[in-house]
Amino acid sequence: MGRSPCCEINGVKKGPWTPEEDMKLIQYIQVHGPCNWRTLPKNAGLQRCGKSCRLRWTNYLRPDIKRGRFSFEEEETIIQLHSVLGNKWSAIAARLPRRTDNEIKNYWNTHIRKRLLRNGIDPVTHAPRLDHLDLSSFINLPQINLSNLLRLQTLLNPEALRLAASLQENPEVLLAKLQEHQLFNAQLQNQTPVFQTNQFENNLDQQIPLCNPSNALPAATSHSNQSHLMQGNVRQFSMNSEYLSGQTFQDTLTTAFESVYPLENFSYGASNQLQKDLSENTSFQSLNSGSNSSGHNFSFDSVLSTPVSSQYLPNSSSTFINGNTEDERENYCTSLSKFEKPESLDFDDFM
DNA sequence: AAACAGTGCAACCGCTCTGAC
DNA sequence: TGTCAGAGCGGTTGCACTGTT
Repeated sequence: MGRSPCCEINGVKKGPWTPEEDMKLIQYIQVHGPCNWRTLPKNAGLQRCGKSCRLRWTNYLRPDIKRGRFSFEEEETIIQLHSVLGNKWSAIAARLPRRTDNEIKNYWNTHIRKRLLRNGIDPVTHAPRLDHLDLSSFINLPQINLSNLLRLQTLLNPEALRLAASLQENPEVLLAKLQEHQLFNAQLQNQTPVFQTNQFENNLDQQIPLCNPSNALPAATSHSNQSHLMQGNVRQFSMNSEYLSGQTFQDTLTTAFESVYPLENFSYGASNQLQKDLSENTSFQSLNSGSNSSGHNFSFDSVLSTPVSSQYLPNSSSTFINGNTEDERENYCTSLSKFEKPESLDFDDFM
């Protein structure tokens, strides 16, 4: 028997949400909480289906959502988690505080995936693939740096290592070898040891503390040898918990709406006050103006930037937060091709 | 200036999972 | 045990924006 639709087809609005609809939804949830999505639209006076309301809330209006560009640490975390978990966006999102699975999925598909491909890395298997490598830039280098290629030793098969070694001695071989790369990649895909999702997932749950308010920080800090992967998360959560701890739920909801609709666009309230509060907060000042241990600056611009449909907001800056440029991230992804495994993952336990 | 192509992302779709009854 | 509603998930789409010709 087919399931009845969650909403009637007629009379239900689709498409981008308006500020008025968002306001209704937030106000309703402020009073009643996020429950019973089927009846919520009617009770809240919205011409939307419950599912649409739930998605809008969970992916956009929820107060504990961080908006804006992904930080360097977040991107690093996503890539490493994806190599273990695959396209399990919710599982990845559970380890990235204040990011939604939808946002991570979109960011992966529009940024990280393409960057990995350009750097010759298969975004599905995270194994090297010469047929996706941006060979034009590779060949145009005055001296092809094959030592990086040799550093792929973690996952490359012996054939790849022999190729890299021979190329280091005789770069002219490259073009000839490239003609064979289809065959090479066919072998590579079959031989390269690739993380098996079901193999690692349970161990990951045990070894990597989840970054949620109930357990993340103590658990994470108690594991002094946790990988760099999670250190970024812990730093971020520490920051997030400072942000949330001083606010009531309703305060948080209010500031969430104000961050969605900044003051310059709507006069819904104290967006400027929020920013003032942030700047006056000692911990925020130190975090915002300083650098973390990795030397990447945090910026609360990400929290307050462009979280609403673009037709309601002015253009956002194209610059990265944290001072990361596209080139820097490109280089970082190149370095990721070294395939360093997280220290917290003991491969012997899995094999 | 106009046309076109490429990009990014919010939102939707269809399916599965889970728990109540 | 089967049915159903609610919720969650991953894949896909539509469209506004941006860059290029």
